[in-house]
Amino acid sequence: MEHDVMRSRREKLDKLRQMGIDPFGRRFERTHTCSGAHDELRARASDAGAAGLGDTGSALAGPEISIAGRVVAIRSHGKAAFFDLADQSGRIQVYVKKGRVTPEGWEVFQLLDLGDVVGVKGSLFRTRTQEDTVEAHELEVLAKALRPLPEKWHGLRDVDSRYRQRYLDLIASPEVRKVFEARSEAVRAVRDFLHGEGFVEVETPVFSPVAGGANARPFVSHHNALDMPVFLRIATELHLKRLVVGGFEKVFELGRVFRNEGISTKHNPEYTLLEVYQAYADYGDMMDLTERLVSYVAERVTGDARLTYQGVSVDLTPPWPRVRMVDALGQHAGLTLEELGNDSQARRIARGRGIDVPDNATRGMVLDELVGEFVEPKLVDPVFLIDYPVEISPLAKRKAGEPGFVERFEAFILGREVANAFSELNDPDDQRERFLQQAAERAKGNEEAHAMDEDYLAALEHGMPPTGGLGIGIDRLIMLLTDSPSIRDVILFPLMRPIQD
RNA sequence: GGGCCAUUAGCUCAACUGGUAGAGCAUCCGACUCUUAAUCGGACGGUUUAGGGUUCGAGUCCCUGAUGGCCCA
Repeated sequence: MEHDVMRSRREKLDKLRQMGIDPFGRRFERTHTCSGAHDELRARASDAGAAGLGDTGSALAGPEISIAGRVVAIRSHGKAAFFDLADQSGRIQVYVKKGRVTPEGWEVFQLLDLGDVVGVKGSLFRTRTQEDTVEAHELEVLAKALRPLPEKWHGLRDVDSRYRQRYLDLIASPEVRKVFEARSEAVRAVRDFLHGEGFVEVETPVFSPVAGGANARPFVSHHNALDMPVFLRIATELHLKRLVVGGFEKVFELGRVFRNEGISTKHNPEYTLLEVYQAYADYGDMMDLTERLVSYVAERVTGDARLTYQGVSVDLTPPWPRVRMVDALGQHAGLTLEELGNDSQARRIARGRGIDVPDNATRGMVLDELVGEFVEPKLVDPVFLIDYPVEISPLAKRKAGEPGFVERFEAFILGREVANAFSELNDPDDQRERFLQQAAERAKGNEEAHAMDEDYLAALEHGMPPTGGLGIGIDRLIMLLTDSPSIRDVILFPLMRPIQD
């Protein structure tokens, strides 16, 4: 049983303590990382030149080095042994030989288990088989592992355990860390890009009395001292636009948002949303910004503005085509706006094509459904679908001369929405009407309809400059950049149900 | 929320139409002073996800629950 493994490790822990050794050590000064040690050895070898590498390394002699890391493999040979040490930079082999290491170090080695974190001081050499190696002269335990590592060859395969015990996933599969390093680089690239464009990064509240800025159900909590319900934000939009009213002309937030909805390969209840607002701009400016931002980030992360996801390659180099969503529907489904006619006729056409739409769906809602079904999956190369129905865009500015539509776009890559943006609605009276329409929606049972927000309306009544706004789901973008099939592969600790019996 | 699938030793996986639950790695003991998935000899390790049912007999068939995956909403 598991207990056997753990018991034996506990026994070794006790033995170490009996020897006066603390199995959970303290600060350890490293002169090299594992890959740094490889570099050092390579440098010494080239210095040694023709002096020869054939012997066990006298030509490579140099100052002692110290390294530290986790023991990931042990090959014991009686009075000598090799083990592999892994740190963040990579791995290197350590040679322990009785008589060459301190007596205490030899004892410590006898009590060593896979998974222990150790510090090693010793000299660099190459083995007969030319393997870079550190010959240990001193060996100390920095952290004894009381639980076993996952299987060394197959690693941790069980998806459930990988998400629940991400640390084991990271130990067993170094390429997992690569994904999250890429994520870090992507986020950094986003910031660099926007700072370079003169945007200011801000932080707005996670808790608020009203959750707005998107159509989604919020999480609800309660503040004890104020004795009031609070909602976790579903977007940062309304606070950021308040800042535009206040005079921030170029702002952005990389914020965690929370949506109380189902979990899938594309949905996690909390995720990172980038929102960008630029005063005196419109959705056309946001398209320019989007294509430059996304291609810049891709290039920073992957070294290439081209992208291969699950075997399909696309080129993100700007400019991306801009297609009216109704034209795209005509192109991919052979349907024109005129054919959709009024609300009821539109519903009939949708149902005739196998799309289930609610009885109170308007033509605009049906249009969005049809585009989602027949158009979006076909949008492989980057493209902007522009000019969306007003009913599904309560925060966007109406398009001049086209009453049912707003200046909004969504950007698609490989059939996935990667950006959503519009010219922001800055007419407070129109905004109030939109909210009232949403309230009516909500009254009909649509729990995702936008909430009324009087405080936001008051801000708009003070005058918000015409503004372009943009939202990009960072997690989904990272999925594309890291070729990850599930959003859970780019979230370190995705939400899981606790295990219970 | 619905459908399908999965869950077997610490880990990775076997076990044909119902017939004594196995292997590799890990662990423990022994051998071994240049190995690298080290090797060799031996040992330990199981409430087969949980509970119930059918049966002479259930990892296998049926029902219910748990957790996860995929597809759909």
